[in-house]
Amino acid sequence: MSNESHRAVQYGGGRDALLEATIRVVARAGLRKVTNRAVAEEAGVTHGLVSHHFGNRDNLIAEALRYVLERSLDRSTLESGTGSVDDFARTLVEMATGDADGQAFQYELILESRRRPELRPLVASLYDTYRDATRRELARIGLADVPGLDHAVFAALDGLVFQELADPDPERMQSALDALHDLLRSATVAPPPHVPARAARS
Amino acid sequence: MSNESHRAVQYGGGRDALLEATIRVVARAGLRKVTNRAVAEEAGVTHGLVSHHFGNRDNLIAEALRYVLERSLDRSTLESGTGSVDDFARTLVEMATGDADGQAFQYELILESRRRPELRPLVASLYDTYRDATRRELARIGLADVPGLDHAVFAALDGLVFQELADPDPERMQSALDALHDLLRSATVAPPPHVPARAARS
DNA sequence: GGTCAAACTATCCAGACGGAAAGTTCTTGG
DNA sequence: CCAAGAACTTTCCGTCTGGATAGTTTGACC
Repeated sequence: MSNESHRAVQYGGGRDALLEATIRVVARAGLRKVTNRAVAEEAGVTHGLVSHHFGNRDNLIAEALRYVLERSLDRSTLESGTGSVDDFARTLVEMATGDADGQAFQYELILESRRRPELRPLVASLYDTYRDATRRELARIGLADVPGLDHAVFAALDGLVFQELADPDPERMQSALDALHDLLRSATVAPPPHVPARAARS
Repeated sequence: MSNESHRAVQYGGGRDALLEATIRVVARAGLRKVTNRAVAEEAGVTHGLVSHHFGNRDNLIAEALRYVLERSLDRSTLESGTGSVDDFARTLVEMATGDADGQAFQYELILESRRRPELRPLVASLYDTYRDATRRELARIGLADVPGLDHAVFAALDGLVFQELADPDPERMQSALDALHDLLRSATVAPPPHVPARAARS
């Protein structure tokens, strides 16, 4: 149609536009500002489309989280694949600084999952994605079998990303990553004392 | 007055009641549910009292964060003081599991500070409290001078507390703390390679 | 060109909201 | 006992909300 160039959203693209708009509104203004009208305006449609596609506001938010999960599985953003702790740390920094909205959205929804059980499987899946990537990187640097290490390292990275969102300080983040890197390097040459004998031999 | 036993809040105690109610409502239902009426009901007063004491909703929330900070400075909950990594980890676990509402409230407000600059000094102060406590514990176990280590360790603890709130799994938390403990013990006997020569000598 | 279903818009309404202002109650001090 | 100020309640109102429903537009298919 000749007025197509005036339309903010291509016909039939309203649903995805609403999901992407939801992510931006959450990141920018928090869950409180996620109203049917605010999201519709951000998406360039009218607020009736929310009811049409999602039924209600809660479903919209849950679908937006699912949408983010699908996109993150496609991208494997956490994993550099080179076996280098430096590269791993660098992809992390890039993730935190390059997609602050996406990260902020995830943290808001993680907290929201405490009060909305239907979000918990999605949050668990999100965390599994990150923990699996952490495990694979640890395996590449020779630390596959240390119990709990994957959880400790992922928690450190998660904590750094969260703090960088809240109170950005790239130097602090870099020095923390350097220290973590050094701890892990120490651990590859002198494994922690309670590694099982079998693992120590191999 | 003979009807005093019927009053939920002692006369003159409305302000503190509203602040404590705000913390509970944030933790339980998120910032979206923090309305003048919801908080007043939780506090056992009427919603006009919010305007009277705080002027507006934003001030109420900021004052609630300040209130939490004052209470946490009084309690130094993160620090065991024994120099034992085990004790440090244990006080952390207790903090995360024993005051889930307080922790949840802090994380919600940390994210909110991204969009409300007036909260940032309060959040920075909160983080300083935690980082100082982490630094002192690291000093007690002989790791005072490793650059960035305090940030890495605090981030790991912060990440663990956050994940425990969102998706409680005490075994995972314990194994992560054990692994972190082992990494730090390794570091006390074989300091990381890039420690400055001066520090290595001393 | 017509039909039909999908996608979307416009309208409506009951209820909740923030906060201001007037009024009431309680406590303290003289 | 009274006055005054602090603390609190009640009332009001414009605005915003969620979501339902009727109506319109678009695109695919025959």
